[in-house]
Amino acid sequence: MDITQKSSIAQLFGIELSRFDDFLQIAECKQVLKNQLLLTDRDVCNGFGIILSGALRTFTVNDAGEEMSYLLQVNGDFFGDYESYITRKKAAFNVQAVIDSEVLVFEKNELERLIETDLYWLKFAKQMSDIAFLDAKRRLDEFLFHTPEQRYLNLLRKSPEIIQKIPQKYISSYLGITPQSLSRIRHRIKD
Amino acid sequence: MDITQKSSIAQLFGIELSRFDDFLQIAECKQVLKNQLLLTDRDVCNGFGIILSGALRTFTVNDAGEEMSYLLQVNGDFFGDYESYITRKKAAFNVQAVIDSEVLVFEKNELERLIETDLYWLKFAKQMSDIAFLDAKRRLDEFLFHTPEQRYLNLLRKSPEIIQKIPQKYISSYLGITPQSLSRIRHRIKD
DNA sequence: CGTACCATTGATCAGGTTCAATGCTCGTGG
DNA sequence: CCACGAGCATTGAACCTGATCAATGGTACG
Repeated sequence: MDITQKSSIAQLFGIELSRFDDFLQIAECKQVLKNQLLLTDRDVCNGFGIILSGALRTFTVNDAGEEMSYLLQVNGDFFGDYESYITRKKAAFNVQAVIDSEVLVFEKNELERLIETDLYWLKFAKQMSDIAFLDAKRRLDEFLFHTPEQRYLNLLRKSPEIIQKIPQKYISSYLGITPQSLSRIRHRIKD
Repeated sequence: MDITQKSSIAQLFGIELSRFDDFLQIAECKQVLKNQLLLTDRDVCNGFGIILSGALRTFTVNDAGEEMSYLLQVNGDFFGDYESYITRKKAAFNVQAVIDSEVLVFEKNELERLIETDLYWLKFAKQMSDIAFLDAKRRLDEFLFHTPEQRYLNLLRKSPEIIQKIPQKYISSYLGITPQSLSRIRHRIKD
């Protein structure tokens, strides 16, 4: 992990670079292979992670056994089930590597220990929460104010990396539509 | 403001009751009349509030001049544009009293002063963020996993207070549908 | 080479939207 | 005190978009 990556993560969490090594002591770098699960909906989400490279998807399985993408994540995004993390209830989501990926993970109780030694680290926790909020809000805005076609175009514009790395079947449910509709949208906008 | 209300707000924010009077020093109790605005989309959201009684709506005005409800809030809920609050950008929403209401409000810079004197108050800030996240997430889940009819039934079940206090025209856009569709849904489920 | 999985395409269906007309209710002024 | 008007809720008809069911194509991998 190089200094550029370090400082961009420190900045993401509003933490001074000089302090950041304290965090790295409780964090662990992990290589995950394609299809490997990082969290399942049988567990409580006891930790969180940041993607250093690769791509993940966060999904639920409904009663009919169909998978629905909740989030698609690439470089710099962070992952986990934040609701489960704060409420300590069973996770609603599974997180899986879509391609081989590298992630930086930490345990909740380690962060809590850090906070006990110095309340400064509450900043980190608050920033996590702010990011989780902004992610959820932006996604909600997409559903409230845009049609499926606009949502696809926005994704295309804002996260071309996701379109490239992640197969269509995962993208369609992320957009809240069926694979067939996504295929038709793509056909439609080709003109 | 009685002790019951105090302790329920303290609990909501994860703050010890013994500490809570420090917060009340920076907070102010306000009476607002029906239709009065508490925040407009011309301002930055520099403070936040908690509803003690009454009902508010948080809405946007689109290019066509139509109002769209983003949130409907009643007792115990808190209000403001949290994205504007953390980013210090202009608010995207207006907040208006639907009926005469009583609210407890505080200024962002006052809370920041409190945090400077004691990092303990970061807990409060984090809890605000967690609540904002959970609100946005629950709302997003409604759109991802439920039909308009199910969304209405969920609202009916979880917040009958909203249905009672707030007119239908505000509820329909909150559910992401037109007033006509809401009327038809209501007709449909009467059977 | 064959199979399995995914993307595409076609036909039909369902529900929400739109445009328009009618009812209903509450507040205001004559 | 009543009459009127404004705004909201309801209802009807036509339409549109995405869902569903079904079939076909294409491609990667054993």
